[in-house]
This record gives sequence, structure tokens and C-alpha cells, in this order.
Amino acid sequence: MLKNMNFIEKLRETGLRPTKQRVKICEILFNREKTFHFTINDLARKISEELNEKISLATVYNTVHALQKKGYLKEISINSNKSYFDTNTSVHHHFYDEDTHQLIDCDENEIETVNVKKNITGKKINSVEVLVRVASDNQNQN
Amino acid sequence: MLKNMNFIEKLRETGLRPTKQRVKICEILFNREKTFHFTINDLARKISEELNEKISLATVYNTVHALQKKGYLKEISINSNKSYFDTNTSVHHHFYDEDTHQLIDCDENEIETVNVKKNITGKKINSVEVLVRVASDNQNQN
DNA sequence: TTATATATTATAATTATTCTAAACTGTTGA
DNA sequence: TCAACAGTTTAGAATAATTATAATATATAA
Repeated sequence: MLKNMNFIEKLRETGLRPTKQRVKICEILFNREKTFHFTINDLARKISEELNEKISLATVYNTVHALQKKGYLKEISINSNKSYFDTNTSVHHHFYDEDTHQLIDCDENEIETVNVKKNITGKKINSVEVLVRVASDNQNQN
Repeated sequence: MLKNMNFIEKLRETGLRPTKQRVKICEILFNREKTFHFTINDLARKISEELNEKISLATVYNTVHALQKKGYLKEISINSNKSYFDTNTSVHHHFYDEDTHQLIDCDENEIETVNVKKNITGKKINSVEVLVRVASDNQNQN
């Protein structure tokens, strides 16, 4: 499995021990072309589908949070009781389809840079995210 | 308590039975000048502060959701394990203080109009909202 | 006023997430 | 190489937010 060397190095570079579990999670998350929107549950399900071994839920949580902290994953703001993560960590925004409850990625150039004029003393801006809610263009039912 | 007549009528108009509990919740939510950002817990706490009687948590949940469904409250997208609501139901933006977990309203003129270039056929844009995450500006500890 | 549909309540159940403490593993350096 | 240690994984318990349940109470329409 030469391809895993990537992840082992990547993890090591950022100070994460390349354990068996972390490498496997990296494989599942990053060995894909399209970006991946997921909840912890989605990921845990995928792990047990693609693997015969189980990885403890606690480990999945810990690893996802570690990857997020290191900047390999991004958490997305939706109002939902679950946390959503995204393998696309670039600055980008989302469309949320209110009919299908699906999230759609939005390239940076599809929304003009947001100019924030307000300033809060002693606080720095960590992120600026736009959520565009869309719905079917039929006559709106109440 | 003449002022309550407003809420009784308002509730009745929208098909919600003006029960004692709902009227009290309306009072707490809407008898104020500034908009109110809250979680269910915040609201429940306020109720027991301002009232001697307790209102069951289940009722608080049901009532808030009913008011939201009727358009008197708006749910805000933050990734957090709790749901946040806002008595300001117009389209507007928010600052979210990651240190204190507080939401700050952002006037429309404090964020320049967001220009969305992407178009999804058959879908119309319902809202465009910006969430600006801020945190303390100290030297960043890793 | 009475019937009925709806609401409230306490409590149990559920769900997502975090904590805990013991067992295990990667890494360092003798 | 191998022992020692720090960092990880794990199962299961604990916590927190929310929803479901089912009995009781209340608002409203006839």
C-alpha cells in the first residue's frame, strides 16, 4: 500500500502519530476526487463498510477533530443537531437546498468576497461564511 | 394585563391556541426592544427567573417550534450542539463569538451586500446569510 | 355547559457527543 | 534492539440536547 505513505508522512508532518486507525481514516476521507460532506456517523458507517475491522466511535471523533484542528477538515455551519464536516478546506460557501436538505459546495469565485465593515475590539475574524438557502421556484406554498 | 391582548390575538390569528404558557413565552420573547438571541435553555432560565411558576421544558420546546413554524422566530445556523433562535426574523447577519458562545446581530450596512453569481436552475434564493466567527485576538496558542 | 380537540406535564427514551480509565502502540534514546 | 514513556485506542459510562409518551388539564365550538 504505497499510497498510504502519503498519509503517514502527512500526519507525521503535522505532529499526529500515524497510527493504523488514523491512516485508515485518512484513506477514506482523502482518497477521492470529489469533496466529501459527512457527519461522524456517515464516516463511521463508511469505515465499517470498507473495512472488516471496526474503529471505535471515540477514535473516529478524536481523529476527525484532530484533523480539523490541523486544517485538513472543515466544520460546516448548518442548523442541525449533528456536526457536518467537509474535506474541502478552502474558503468556500454553501448552498443549502431547503427542499432536499442537501448541501452544495460553492466555489469562492461564485460569491464575491464578503466585505465585513464591523470590527469588534480585541477580537479577530476567524472565518466568514455564507449560506445561501434555495428552494424550488414554484409558487410558494405557505 | 392589557398588553397581553396583543399576543392572545396574534397567537389566535395564526392558529395557535393562546394558552397561559404560550402567552407568557410571547411576553418574554417579544416584550423587549432589542432582539433576543437564545437557546431553549436561556429561555427556560428566563422563564423561571421572571415567573414563580415553572413551565415544562417540553412545552418550551413545543412552543418555540410552533412560533418558529409560524414565522415569529427564526433559527440560526451555527455549528453547535444547541439550537439558537432569534426574535429578529428579517434576513440579517451574525457575528459568533467563539470564546463566549454569544451571537451578535449585524446590521445590514455592516456587511456589504453579498453578490451571489451562482445560479441553480429551478431554484430561487430564499436568503443569503453571513456568519462571521470571531475569537480573542491574543497570540494564538496552537 | 359539555364534548372534543389540542396543550401541558413529568418522565422516559433517544441521539450526538464527550469522558474515563485501562490496555495498547509508536517513538525515542540507551 | 529494547525498555520506558507519552500519546492513542477502546468499550462503556456519562452528559447534554432534544423528542416521545401517555396521563391529565384546558381552550374552544356547538
